[in-house]
Amino acid sequence: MPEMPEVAGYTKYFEKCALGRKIASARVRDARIVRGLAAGELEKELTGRTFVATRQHGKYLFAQTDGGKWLIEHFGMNGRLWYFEDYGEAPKFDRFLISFESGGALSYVNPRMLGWIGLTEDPGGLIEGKGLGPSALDPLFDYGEFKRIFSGRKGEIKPALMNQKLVAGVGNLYADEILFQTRIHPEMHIARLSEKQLKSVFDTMKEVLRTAVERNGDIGSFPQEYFLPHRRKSATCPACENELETVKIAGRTSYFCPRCQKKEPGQNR
DNA sequence: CTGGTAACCTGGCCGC
DNA sequence: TGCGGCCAGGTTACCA
Repeated sequence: MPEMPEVAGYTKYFEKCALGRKIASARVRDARIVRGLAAGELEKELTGRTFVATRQHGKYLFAQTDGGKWLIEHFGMNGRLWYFEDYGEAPKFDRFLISFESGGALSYVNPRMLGWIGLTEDPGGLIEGKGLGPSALDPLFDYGEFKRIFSGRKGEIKPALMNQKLVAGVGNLYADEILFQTRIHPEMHIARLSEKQLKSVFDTMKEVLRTAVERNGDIGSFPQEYFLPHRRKSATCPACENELETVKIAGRTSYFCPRCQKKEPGQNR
């Protein structure tokens, strides 16, 4: 599930149910999910601590304890958080469980085991080390910087939009939404985009992600003129009713409208 | 530098 | 009901 809007939702969720609460126990249910340190060390580091702050960068969630260190959570393709008070509500695929002294527990759920958790003293250092680009909705991330990152770059627009080293937070689904709204074919080469189109990609990215965050990533509640509610096999374009097509780009399925989204410059509406 | 591919994992769904 | 095959909203090592 998680692209940037979902992780924004998880961050709020984390704050609501974990911030300011003392950790009674932390249990790693599947050691493969932990990266960079032993599962036992992570458990020990968190037990008895209290969460004091959160931070989000792209698809990463960080949560700081009063010990100073930050818990890292990356959700992969299917990860999510689930808070419960009654053990009867414990979720399936619970990989990491934090129980609070005052009752209740927060589960890091991850069916496919893609994604990971860890610990760092410095989220900024981790972001830099991974070479992540600016977080997509960061207010300081403006068009000037976006243009600097994209102009002069070769290759197709869609893989670039999904490249976390350029911009952190956009994944396969939201890239499709952004390119549909800007009427740009996913295989369009960056070098062939006009300045106006590039600006439009940036503005649309911000607008789409803001809208998605507001609606907690719930695609069903998106405006009907949006692409994602229609993004499925044999569906039709919300703008022109043409049947949608798919193409594999960078190993992922891209949905697009062959009539609204053209590959050649000057053919876009 | 850029992109294609496969691999990492596991579950859900479709068709036979 | 069972099984094979395919797909899945991410990342990353490796190759061309």
